[in-house]
Amino acid sequence: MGQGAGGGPQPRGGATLAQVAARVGVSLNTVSRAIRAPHTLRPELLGRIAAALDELNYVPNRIAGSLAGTRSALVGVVVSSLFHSEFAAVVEALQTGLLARDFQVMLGHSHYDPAREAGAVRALLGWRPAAMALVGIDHHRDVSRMLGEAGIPVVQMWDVGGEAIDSAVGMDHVAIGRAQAEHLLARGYRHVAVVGSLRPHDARAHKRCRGVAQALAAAGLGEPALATSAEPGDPDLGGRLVAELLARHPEVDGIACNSDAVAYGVLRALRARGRRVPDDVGVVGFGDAEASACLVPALTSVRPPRAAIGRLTAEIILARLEGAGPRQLEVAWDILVRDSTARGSTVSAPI
Amino acid sequence: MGQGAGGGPQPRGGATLAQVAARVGVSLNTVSRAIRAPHTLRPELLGRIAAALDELNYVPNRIAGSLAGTRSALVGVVVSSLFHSEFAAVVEALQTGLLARDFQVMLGHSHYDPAREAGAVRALLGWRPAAMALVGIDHHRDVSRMLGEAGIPVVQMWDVGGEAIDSAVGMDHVAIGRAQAEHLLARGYRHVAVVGSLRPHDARAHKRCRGVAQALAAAGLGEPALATSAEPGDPDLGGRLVAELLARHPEVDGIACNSDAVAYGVLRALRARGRRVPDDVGVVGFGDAEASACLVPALTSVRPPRAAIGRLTAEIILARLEGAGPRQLEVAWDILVRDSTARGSTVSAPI
DNA sequence: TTGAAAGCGTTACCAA
DNA sequence: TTGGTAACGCTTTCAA
Repeated sequence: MGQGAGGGPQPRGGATLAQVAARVGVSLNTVSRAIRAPHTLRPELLGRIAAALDELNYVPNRIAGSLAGTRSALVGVVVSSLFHSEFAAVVEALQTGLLARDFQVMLGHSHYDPAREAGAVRALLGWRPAAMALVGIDHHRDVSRMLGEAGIPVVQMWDVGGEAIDSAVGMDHVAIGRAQAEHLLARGYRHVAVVGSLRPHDARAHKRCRGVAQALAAAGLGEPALATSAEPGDPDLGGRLVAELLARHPEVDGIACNSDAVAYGVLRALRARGRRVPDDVGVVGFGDAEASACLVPALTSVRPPRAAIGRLTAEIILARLEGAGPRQLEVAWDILVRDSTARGSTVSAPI
Repeated sequence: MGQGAGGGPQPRGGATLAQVAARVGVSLNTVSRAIRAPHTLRPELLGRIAAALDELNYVPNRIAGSLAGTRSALVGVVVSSLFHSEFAAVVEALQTGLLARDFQVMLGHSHYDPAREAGAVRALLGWRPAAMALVGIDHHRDVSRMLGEAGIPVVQMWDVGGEAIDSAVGMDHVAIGRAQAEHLLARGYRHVAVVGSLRPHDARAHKRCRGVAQALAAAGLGEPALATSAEPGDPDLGGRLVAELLARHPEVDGIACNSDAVAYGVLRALRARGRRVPDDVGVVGFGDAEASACLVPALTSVRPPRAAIGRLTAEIILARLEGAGPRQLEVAWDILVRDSTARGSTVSAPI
């Protein structure tokens, strides 16, 4: 039940290498080597040291280790947001890859705001990470400068196509937008609109939007109708935007959404207005969220290879730390076609 | 484009306090005080130091600071999983509260496995955090021992009712399970079952399960039918479990799910089998995920106060660090009633 | 195979 | 109001 009211607990912070050494009767760095290079000790001594380490519950102080060593065992990661879990799977895969080599991930959030991103980068840099990973390829110039000056490997994730600071692993978001529109056109929808959250500095979302426009132009159609907002993309936003959209453009029969969460609200609002999906209107999302296959109708969506991006980022960081050169990778994605764009035919998601 | 192929980048790691001091022509710790206690310097000197700090792009080395200082500016946080985003909002709120006081959050994952949780706690403790927060109230004895010996504030989140190591902020999961069942019974469902992921060491899930049984017993009904699995809770699992459940217990007309993701699959599978929700079967979820209000029928679910739990955890940690005593808080939750349990009447979620 | 000693970049304390 | 100096707990030479 804690240490009673009043004074907070006294950090005791465990045994030190010196205490273990004293206990065994050897020098401090013999113990250090027992941990980092056991084979350089005679087995007998090693055994005694191991016993002492265990008895005293020794936990190496990574802070001291980082300060003394050539580099820290930290990797800084900046994502736009964990909350809407767009990047949770990326971070999880990245962390798994790094943890296997004993690197700890430190997370920062940009909240889709360049100034806050710069703040997060600065804060993370204070911990002298061995490398950094961040979402996006276009950054505030302070961010690029700080990262460049830090002289550590930097991997930009999720997007490609801009000027990479060092390395990059991501998708071509313009191509994704094109594919969303082309899919709708191929299914016979003609009046395509873009609906969703479009924050000023979310370059990926803007690129997807541009991709949609490109595909329409290529098909000899006009500009897409737009219903966007700088608010966070959630179902309620989707509902409000589509209501506004249909008021202005009743002819719209194909909707490319900027996220699945928005698409959920779009489907609900269309249903409430008596517009049938996919017969009257086709809807395609982005992100392939967990619920998308369970909606009615099931939502067609673009599936980003989240785990692969996280895994590759970890690989590049580790390789880079071993002296390999920077890399820029584009990863493939696909469209999961489900009922929300199944006009004419019936595409059923597996039960 | 990085530093060319071959050698990795050379960590340069920014200017040091000593370099800034040399530049200004003052001693190292005058600069240190310029940062931590500006009012103890004469304004003129302060100005010159500020200029040098800025020119050299000085970023304080938190590693060195933590080693030298009385305590580190880190808080370790262990969650079961970020992936299914159950805890993403909790972590986000916690981080926001801590960041305001310049504490950095370090994340670890237990993957619902006591051994991995112990590993995560040990790894985090290596960074000598000023405090720790973790999900759950029942832990591997190694975890309790390590945490106890660390002598730092510890907040256990999400659950209450066990023996807290220090402080706790959570919900009564037995009561939640009871409420799920009571809600179903109140709506006229009589044959209540529990469906979902039930990992051996997910104490919260087991408690909710027990709560359901308690409510049935109190109503003079028998044990709930169970369809559970140790696999992660996702829609596919829900679909498989409900198929199996209905084969064994065709009389079931009320289903309490252990998570909303599982409930999505349950709804889909019921629909595929021609069972109407809510007319034939009532379904209640847990977690109130983003899509739940957009399903057809919209899913009734228990909504945990995620942001409040994160915020309160931050508050307790900060207070504890200032010398306040440990606290154990139970937070309130509620049931969002939607269409999936609206038998007889029509409850509509707002569009 | 082991030990001694010099940092790493701060903070904290005491003296000036 | 400022400066000197000793930690902090480890890693990394270099010497024995």
